[in-house]
Amino acid sequence: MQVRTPVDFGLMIRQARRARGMTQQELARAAAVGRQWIVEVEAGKPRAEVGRVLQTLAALDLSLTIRGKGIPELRESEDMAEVIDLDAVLDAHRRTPP
Amino acid sequence: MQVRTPVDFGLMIRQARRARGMTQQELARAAAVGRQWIVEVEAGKPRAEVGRVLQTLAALDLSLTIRGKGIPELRESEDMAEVIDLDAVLDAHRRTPP
DNA sequence: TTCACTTGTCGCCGTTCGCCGACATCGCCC
DNA sequence: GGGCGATGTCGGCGAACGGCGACAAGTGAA
Repeated sequence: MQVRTPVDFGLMIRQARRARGMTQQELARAAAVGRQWIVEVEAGKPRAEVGRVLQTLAALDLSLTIRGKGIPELRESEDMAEVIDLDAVLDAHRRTPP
Repeated sequence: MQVRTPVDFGLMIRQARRARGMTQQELARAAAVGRQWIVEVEAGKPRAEVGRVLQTLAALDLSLTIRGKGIPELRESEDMAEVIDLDAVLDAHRRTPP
């Protein structure tokens, strides 16, 4: 999804956190920030620090992509690692008859 | 390109700014921030405010996308507006025989 | 109901922000 | 050489940050 304002960050963080069944406290520990900070960021705080926001996105396993004229599509080795969807693999395994 | 740390933001902002032939001062005015702030952000300042970073990306016409489990691919009306590449249109026009 | 949990909101406090003016380096052109 | 613009760094300033503890409101299960 497109991120244009801090509110978008808040919505996505909250949505991803809930999709993972995490509480604000758990996410705060995982991202090494305070719980109140999570509260404010999910509300769209515009003056939150970028570093902590990126930490939080990483803790939620969310990826951020920047695009536009003058920006290369890929950084070297960015497409190297094969992405493995563990959930899908395990799900397929469970459906395998013994 | 993937953005994982504030340094990535700095690199992309600098790259896009130079690709547009803008000076730090011009970008600062366009993004409504101070010139020193541009200097620090391009150097990868981790505690810069997200709001200003987004303003700067907008001033450079860069788009930010967030992806991951639990995040919808599109927001309603996000794919409504047709994107027109003026450069490409004008380039094609110039190549048109009279 | 009572209890546990989650979320949001206070105040306090040391640290850091971002803007400003000024200055020092650069590289480049005349 | 001298001038000029772009970039980076310094100190000073008011304002806001983010962590902490504490509390209230809301929810759901026992």
